[in-house]
Amino acid sequence: MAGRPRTFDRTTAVDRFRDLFWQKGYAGTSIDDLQAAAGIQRGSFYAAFQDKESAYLEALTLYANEFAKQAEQALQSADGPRAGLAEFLRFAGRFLSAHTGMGCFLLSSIAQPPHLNETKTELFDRVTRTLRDPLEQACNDTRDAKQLRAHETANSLSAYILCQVLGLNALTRSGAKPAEIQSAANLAADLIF
Amino acid sequence: MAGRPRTFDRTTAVDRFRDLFWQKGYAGTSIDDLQAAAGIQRGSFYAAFQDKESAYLEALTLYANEFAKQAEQALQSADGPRAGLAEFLRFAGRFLSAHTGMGCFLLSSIAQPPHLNETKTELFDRVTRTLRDPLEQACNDTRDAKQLRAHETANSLSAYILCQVLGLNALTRSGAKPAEIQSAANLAADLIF
DNA sequence: GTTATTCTTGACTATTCAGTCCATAATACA
DNA sequence: TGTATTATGGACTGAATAGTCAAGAATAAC
Repeated sequence: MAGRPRTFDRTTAVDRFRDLFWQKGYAGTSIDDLQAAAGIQRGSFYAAFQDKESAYLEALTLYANEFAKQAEQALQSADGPRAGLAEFLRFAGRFLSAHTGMGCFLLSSIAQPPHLNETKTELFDRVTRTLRDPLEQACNDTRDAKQLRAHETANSLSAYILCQVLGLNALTRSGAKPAEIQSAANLAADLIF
Repeated sequence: MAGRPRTFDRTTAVDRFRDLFWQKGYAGTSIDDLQAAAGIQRGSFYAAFQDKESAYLEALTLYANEFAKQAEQALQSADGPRAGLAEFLRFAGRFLSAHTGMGCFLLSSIAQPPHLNETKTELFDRVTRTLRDPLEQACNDTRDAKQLRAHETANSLSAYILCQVLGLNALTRSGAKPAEIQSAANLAADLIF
């Protein structure tokens, strides 16, 4: 312990990485892009972040934790688990219509997982589970609270809800207007509740 | 009139291109991949297909026409426009659960449009409209047939349906099991009809 | 100060990519 | 048979890529 101190702030650098990976995806973002955004040079990047995959996973993990926290709040903000799912869809509509063109970094990553080294795929799966787990939990709770409808199971409902937000995210990234995103999300929420 | 004849079949080559772009996306497919799949060399590829973008658009156009034809059949196979939308969702569920991991080439292209030369983006948009147009038409028909429900408009319904299939496609590509895809699609169909 | 330690800079490597070019081969037509 | 025409093979270019490396700069501990 000693040595020359960093001339850049590591956490703000990760925030910049997040924005780049969010907008342009994993493959579409180059090390040069990351360097330029953080204002650092080649060696400093690799010394501080190991490699591109690690920088990506670090940025995604931070984002996922933050996003999942908001998602869980929405899930629990309503009266009962089924209403929570509807509230989650409304939250997704608000969130996505506020990020026109960009969508959600986590949902986009789930929809198009980057090709990572085998040693990192497990970590990637764990990150995506920060959203999928509370969603599945809410569907199980819906079942336990006897709020499933005809033909529904906890699994099919869970797949359906994930399908909704992945669809809303794709809609957003394909250039849909905020009003369209909102209305599709609200319609989805109305239909399940 | 004259000249050495082709040693490969152009249309089967385009079919191979389609399979590659379908599986690996536009950016993820290299000219080397295309050559190897079609069994041709550099010069032959560029002589026959102009460039990578043109090969992609040619393959996508063929696929889109075929897919849209099936989609329109589903839309019109039922009793009334709203039932047609439900039938379309069921068709999407069958189609996607039969293409685990790959999803639909057209839906994937809509969800992540490749970065094309400006002169080609209009053609790309036209191709995606082969699916979006009949979908919007069916939603307008639903409105005209007085089959909209509370809070629905032709536009919000249209955005919602497109959202469904984009979501199902993303679910498929992120590794969901056929049963999950089917059940999510059927649930979506049940909910709107 | 001196030294060990850590960070910074930027040149460097190796690989992959889309696209070009040209000499050669195979055909139709006269 | 000769000529115009088109296809083929494969080397080549130039740009972009992820990652390495070594020499030098800035600090803490002694």
